[in-house]
Amino acid sequence: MAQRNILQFIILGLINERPKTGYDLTKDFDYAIGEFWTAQHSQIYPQLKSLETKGWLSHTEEISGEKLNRKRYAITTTGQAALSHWLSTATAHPTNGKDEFVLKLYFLHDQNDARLRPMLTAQQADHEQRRDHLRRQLATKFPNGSDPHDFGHFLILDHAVRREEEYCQWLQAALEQLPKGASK
Amino acid sequence: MAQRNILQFIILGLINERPKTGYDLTKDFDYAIGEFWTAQHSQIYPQLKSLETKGWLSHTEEISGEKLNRKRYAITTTGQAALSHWLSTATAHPTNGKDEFVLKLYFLHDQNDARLRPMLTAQQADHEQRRDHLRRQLATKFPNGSDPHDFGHFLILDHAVRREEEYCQWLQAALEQLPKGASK
DNA sequence: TTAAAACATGTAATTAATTACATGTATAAA
DNA sequence: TTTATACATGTAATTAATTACATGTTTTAA
Repeated sequence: MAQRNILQFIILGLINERPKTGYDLTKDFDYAIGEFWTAQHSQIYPQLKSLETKGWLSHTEEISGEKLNRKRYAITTTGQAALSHWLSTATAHPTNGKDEFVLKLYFLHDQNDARLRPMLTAQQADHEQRRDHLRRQLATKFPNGSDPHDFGHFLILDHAVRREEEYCQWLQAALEQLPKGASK
Repeated sequence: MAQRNILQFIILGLINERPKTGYDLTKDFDYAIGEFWTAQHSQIYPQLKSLETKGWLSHTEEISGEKLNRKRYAITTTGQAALSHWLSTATAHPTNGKDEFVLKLYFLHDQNDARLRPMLTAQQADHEQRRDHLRRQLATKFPNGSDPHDFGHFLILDHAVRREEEYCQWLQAALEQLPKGASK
């Protein structure tokens, strides 16, 4: 097995909140969730079918407007049991964490390499923008700090902000260690 | 294309340091590099072949002991050009960052959920151990702070330490926000 | 009214990555 | 001396994930 099909449980968890369409799920991955897991609709629709075959989901058809047919999936009791089991299973340390930029830096062994500064400043702009965006999201969604009834959402956003803050601080520290003068 | 075959450039970068065998490369991914990219030998050996076909690598055979044949790959000038081009190409924001644990937390919407505390403390133990291990590595490898001739290595380790520190701080903050008493 | 954007759902082709299969040799410690 | 560990290199099977292909409807704003 190349992995344990975590996506199915994420879909289960998202539908457990309330019945959803494939399109709804696709949007969920563009949102808070997307900071820690992504999936395209081409992965989602087949997965929904397979989850229904397993009996973990069931769907009802809705018509919107004249003819647009939409499938809304709901979790079954067996599905809830499967979700609950996944949630209470020990989670391995994240193995992923692939970051192309960090690898590029690694190969620039020399502190005097002329490419170092522009690379770092470009990434800094990107990550600072991301950080500010996430901060605004957190402040908008949770103006009074954590919400006891949407704690998971708060945690995920808080973590995303902290992660970007760390990234920015690290880039800043790296830039400060660069030799002052020109990069020969 | 499912991705841009970043692995080939990482292998190129690693071999650019000095000629290496497939086994050497496999070990590299267990080390500092492994915090930000992983690859198994089953991915590495085919990639070495394909890089040689491209003319970016060439190998010489070595005999160790009686008959053990080992292939040591070296980078060619075209390979160095390709590596250099990759290094100076703008890097997209990391899209990955998949973390199963964070998703599990997300689905535990309620701050009073009994599963929250044991999950967080288990992860805390894991990440604190990892953090301490990385701190020791950094202190051993770079006892006087950053080394100007191995700056990339310093940066990657420093980043790994900071990332784990952030993770631990986030987990700690989450635990502190949990209701004091029993989790009904 | 018309055009763009969002809603909506699928499949096909390709690549990336993991796990398992497969087979040895060299060295160091017990 | 024997046994465990590290060294060493591959392939096969499977799964995960991305990109591209494919087609349409509904709603909103210009």
